Amino acid sequence: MARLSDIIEDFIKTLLKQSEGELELQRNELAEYFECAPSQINYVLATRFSLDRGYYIESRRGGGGFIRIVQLDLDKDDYLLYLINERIGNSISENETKDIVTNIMERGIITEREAAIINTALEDKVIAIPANLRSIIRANILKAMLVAILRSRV
Amino acid sequence: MARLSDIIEDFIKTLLKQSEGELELQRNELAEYFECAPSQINYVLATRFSLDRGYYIESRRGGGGFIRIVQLDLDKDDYLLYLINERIGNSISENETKDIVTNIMERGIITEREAAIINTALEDKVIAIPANLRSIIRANILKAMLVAILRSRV
DNA sequence: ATATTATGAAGGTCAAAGATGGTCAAAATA
DNA sequence: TATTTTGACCATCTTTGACCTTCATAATAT
Repeated sequence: MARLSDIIEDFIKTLLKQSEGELELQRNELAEYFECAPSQINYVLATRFSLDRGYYIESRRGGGGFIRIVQLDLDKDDYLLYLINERIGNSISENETKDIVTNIMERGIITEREAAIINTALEDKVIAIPANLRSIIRANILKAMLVAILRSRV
Repeated sequence: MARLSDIIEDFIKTLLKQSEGELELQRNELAEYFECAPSQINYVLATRFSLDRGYYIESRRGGGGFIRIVQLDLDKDDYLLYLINERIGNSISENETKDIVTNIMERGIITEREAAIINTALEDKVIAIPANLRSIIRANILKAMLVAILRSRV
């Protein structure tokens, strides 16, 4: 018997195809449909619709809440994807960051102003926390910003 | 399952557009129209028409009472300076941040993509450090980015 | 005529209830 | 052992209702 998680994964992917890469769903509704625990939906999203696999998840709680799944526009040799999934890793310095940001600006991927915004945000003096933690948080933020750029390109 | 609050928000925004940014309404009348508790109108005003989102509310009780909603229109540079020097302070939440950033986008101070970059960078899940410290770092980063925007607007 | 006191007509506040989704670790299964 | 499934408990946003405050005006007292 096929795993439920795989079935849910396929189900969501079918819906995504029908809706051109962007989809909103209700966690409880889906869980009820598949007669599983609501948290299993989170499990499927975490394991099958991760950033590594090219998906982006947003959600909102409370009345009228939802989960939105966005399929990123993936091009296998996309430089941004390489940066997000390989180059940056979980820790990066201010200087490395500036090199990368300057580079994608020169490639015409971001504007000069966007580069300025990103660079300023990631300066050591701005992220005023202990150095070891800082490099980790900087990597997080940089990757998140690059994902935002990926998304807004579609 | 659209939220009633969102529907009321849209309704008010439509009225605001028709009346050039200033509008007077009766709380009970509106509540009756949408068949909801009058206090829900207050909820919508508090969450969707806050100062951070660029609106100002005045009201009067008693016979002939009213609620006046004014869409603020300030000088761009002045507003950025106000945000940097007064509003943000040394600590700010994710939601407040999003309200402010969305607001300056709607005012045309930043592009939609810049707003997406800034908002994503400042999400709780991205700045993965203890909550109290996180709000402080978020304020730092946001102010730094706004300064970058001010500087690049020459 | 003037001052004072109801009365009714607004709007305001706050906390509880309802509606979602999130997390984490234990249990089950492959 | 690694992955999947489940469930208890948590966080967040929305909706509702009971109770409070303010204002204009009509009624009443001086």
